[in-house]
Amino acid sequence: MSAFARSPKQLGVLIQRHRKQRGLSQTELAGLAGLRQEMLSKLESGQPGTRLSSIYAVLSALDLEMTIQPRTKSSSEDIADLF
Amino acid sequence: MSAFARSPKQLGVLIQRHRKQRGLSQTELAGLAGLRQEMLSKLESGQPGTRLSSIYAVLSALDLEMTIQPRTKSSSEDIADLF
DNA sequence: TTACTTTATGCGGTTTAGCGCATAATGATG
DNA sequence: CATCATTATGCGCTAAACCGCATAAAGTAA
Repeated sequence: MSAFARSPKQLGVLIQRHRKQRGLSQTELAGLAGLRQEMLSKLESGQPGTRLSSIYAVLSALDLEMTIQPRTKSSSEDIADLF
Repeated sequence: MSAFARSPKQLGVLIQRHRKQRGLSQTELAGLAGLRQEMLSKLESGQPGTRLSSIYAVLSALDLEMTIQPRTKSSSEDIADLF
């Protein structure tokens, strides 16, 4: 159920995935998060400079949450997440 | 083992906790992450504008990683994390 | 207390996110 | 093909992160 976001790129892909699962366009999600469509486009493509507040705005709009933990080698979850 | 970071504040506290567990000063960790001590101070205090790249720099310097998942009600993990 | 380390705060200057708007790809559908 | 929705890119602008340095504040130990 949880997916690693080890880079801005991966985080962007995850957000995009969850957005599409909800059938939202970038414009719609941006509206919910108080951002703009252009921003979401950059965020999903892995813009490293995106501000933490923007990340959280999108996460809460998608009902997602973030956890922090010690880096793992490569769990089964990890491998499964590649597909 | 994993801890929720539902806000910039919580994320800052978590980073601070892991930094101290490693016996690092803000200056030392900042050096490892390619940032400055002043930045870490603000990051740990929950500055919402901190950039994603800075977050990742600190996480990797502390050998931490981030995961994203659907928001949970309040799991046992969640409660345990409060202490 | 003093002396030292660590953390927080401030200022000027540079860089860049984000806004707002426009528009150019890209994609899907008929 | 044409049409429409969606996503990506660009420009000018403002606000703020971040730098670099300094220093104040807070903590620790003698």
